[in-house]
Amino acid sequence: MYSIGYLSKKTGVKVPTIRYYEDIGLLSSERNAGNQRRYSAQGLERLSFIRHARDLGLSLEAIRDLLALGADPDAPCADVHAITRAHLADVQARIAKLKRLEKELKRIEANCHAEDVGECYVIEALADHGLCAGAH
Amino acid sequence: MYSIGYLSKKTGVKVPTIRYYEDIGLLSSERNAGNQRRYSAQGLERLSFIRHARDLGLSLEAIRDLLALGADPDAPCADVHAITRAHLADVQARIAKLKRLEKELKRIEANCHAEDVGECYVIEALADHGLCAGAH
DNA sequence: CCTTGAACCTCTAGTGACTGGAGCAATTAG
DNA sequence: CTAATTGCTCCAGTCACTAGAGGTTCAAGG
Repeated sequence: MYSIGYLSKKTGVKVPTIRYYEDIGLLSSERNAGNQRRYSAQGLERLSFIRHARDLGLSLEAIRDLLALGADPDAPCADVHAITRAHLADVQARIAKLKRLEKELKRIEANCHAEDVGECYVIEALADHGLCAGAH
Repeated sequence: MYSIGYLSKKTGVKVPTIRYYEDIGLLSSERNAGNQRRYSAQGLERLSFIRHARDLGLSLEAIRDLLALGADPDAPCADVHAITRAHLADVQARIAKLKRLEKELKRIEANCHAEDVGECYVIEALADHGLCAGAH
């Protein structure tokens, strides 16, 4: 049985975060005589799963669903893919949006050749959406 | 003088959000006899500025700084650019990270040819970081 | 002038995913 | 046995809103 600090070291998830995962029902633990959390190898595995899925940007809600699916070997694999594919679409949409922002920020930056705020194109552009090149 | 609802319609910022901006000191307003908010043309302009900067992804903290700079025509334009350039760098970093995620998610998806969760590669990959292609 | 309905007011609490601190209790190493 | 470390619970804060309850004011029509 592992302590919460050991799990933290092994997975890179901070101790308060592990407690938080327990609070919201993602992770469970036993307690020893002194009321301290003790985890099995399965607990460590489960936390690693959560950590990795978080690193990939999945929401805790999505992870909750994945964990439920993972617990049932006969569940259709397609259900898992539905979750990850939806996430992928979301990631792609965010990339697209950020790229538009990047372009617009660069354009605004490049248009300013002033010395002080009085003539700064950045300030003007922010005040007036009409000066924008593309939609955002 | 404009009402809060009018400002909301003109800028696309929701009424509670405008009140929130006032709470945190980004925007101020006068009050009429019945204690309702009344805005000048400057107020409308200021809110448009905030709205546009938010659309470009700037934080309210950054916007607060930009507004302070914008109020002083003799302030160095470079200070404005420092803020927007920092934001641009942040946007670019986020794009890079999301692209790594996109790649990894696609790879994991493509590697699974199973029917049910028992053999699903997605579940395996999430449980074991060692199966990952790149770092994330 | 009166009524109705829309718009407004304040205040509180909730979102997601944590993070940090206070003030204790338990464990572990020497 | 003692000191240092680790653990416990509970509460509050982050960011940028959003929603709801319960009440007030305003503008238009009759």
